Amino acid sequence: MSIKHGLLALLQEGPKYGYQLRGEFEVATGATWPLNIGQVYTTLTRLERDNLVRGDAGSADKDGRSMYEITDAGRAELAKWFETPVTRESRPRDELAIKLALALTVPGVDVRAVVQRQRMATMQSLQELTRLKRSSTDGEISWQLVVESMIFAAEAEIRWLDHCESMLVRHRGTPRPAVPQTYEVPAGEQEARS
Amino acid sequence: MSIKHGLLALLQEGPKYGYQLRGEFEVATGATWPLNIGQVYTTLTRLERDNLVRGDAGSADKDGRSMYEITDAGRAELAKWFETPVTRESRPRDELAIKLALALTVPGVDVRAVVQRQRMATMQSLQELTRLKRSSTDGEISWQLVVESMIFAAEAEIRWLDHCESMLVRHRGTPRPAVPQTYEVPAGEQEARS
DNA sequence: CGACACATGTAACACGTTACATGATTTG
DNA sequence: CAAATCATGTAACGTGTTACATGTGTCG
Repeated sequence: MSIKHGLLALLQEGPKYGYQLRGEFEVATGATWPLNIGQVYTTLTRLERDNLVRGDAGSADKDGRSMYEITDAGRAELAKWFETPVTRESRPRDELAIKLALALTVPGVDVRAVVQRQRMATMQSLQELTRLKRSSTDGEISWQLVVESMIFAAEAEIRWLDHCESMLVRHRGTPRPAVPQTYEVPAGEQEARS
Repeated sequence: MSIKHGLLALLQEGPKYGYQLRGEFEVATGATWPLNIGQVYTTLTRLERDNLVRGDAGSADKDGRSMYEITDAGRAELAKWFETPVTRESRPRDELAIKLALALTVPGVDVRAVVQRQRMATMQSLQELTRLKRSSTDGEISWQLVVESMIFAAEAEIRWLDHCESMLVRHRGTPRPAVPQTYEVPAGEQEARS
């Protein structure tokens, strides 16, 4: 849904061709998620199939590049996209949350180690993001906001991981099915638990 | 990748059948993302195709339910999952960030309105999440941590939206650079409404 | 010339998701 | 009995993603 609408948005400025779309998309979003050129074409094909864009309507430009043009239906779809907020439900499942939840649920997983490895990794990418942000004072504003959205998310994730750890400490030995904790399970110690 | 590994994790406790997996998955993650039963079976089929689980190896249980069992390869894959942190790159594109970036990039979009609508929606889901968290003091701990991960994320999102708005104010009036060079811009077609 | 970037596409796959078909069992 | 729930699956679709085929143009 992101790329699809992103391309639509760019096409609202006027007809464009494949590589141009990739270029402008990456300028806008900061190449943070590099966009494979092949995907631009597959997405354009699907948009055309759904009548949201028209390919080669006025035919190719003078250099023979195929131009794509947004349709009225496309404009409507795009307007709807901008009008409708992104909801929790529309988001993909958070893999990290699931991983932690299941690490807590099934026996034989060193949850502390998972949390700590993750915190390490997240802190490192936070550092890289900060460096990235710093190295771009003048650049496009949209660029910068995208990086900052990741920074905010990474910070929140670290806070959450800390919170998880403190919950873990509080939880040690309290209820539930005695996960053999702290270190590697000695082989063959997994009691069947019911 | 989340569901796939989630099911693998549950299967490490021992052979289970479809509905059982859905139930335990939702107990662990809090039914925050309801898991369609059909998806359990499609995922199991694909896991079996990849030799990560074995279906009906010891054949069905006494009540005729088909049991699935994790294989050694599955256990290895699962261990790898728990060992490897979730990286920024492995995450899906953030639709909200893209939306904002493109709202800033293309003309004719009321960015302030987009931000404000989103803040409103996020605040509301934050409220619901808080209520949800409160109404579950005793429940499974993993349950609660998942809800809290969403709360942390929502809070970060609101902070980011505020940040965006203040950036907008600071940026207002600054002419947009950008816009391509390679191609002749078709006579002003972009209507500001939409 | 040969390497490389530009340019357009197609094929195929992974994952998530839903809708449907089918039957057994439970329960009001 | 009828409806609901449990239970297992299949088919098909949407989006994202990569690998490949193919050709043009440019430049050292």
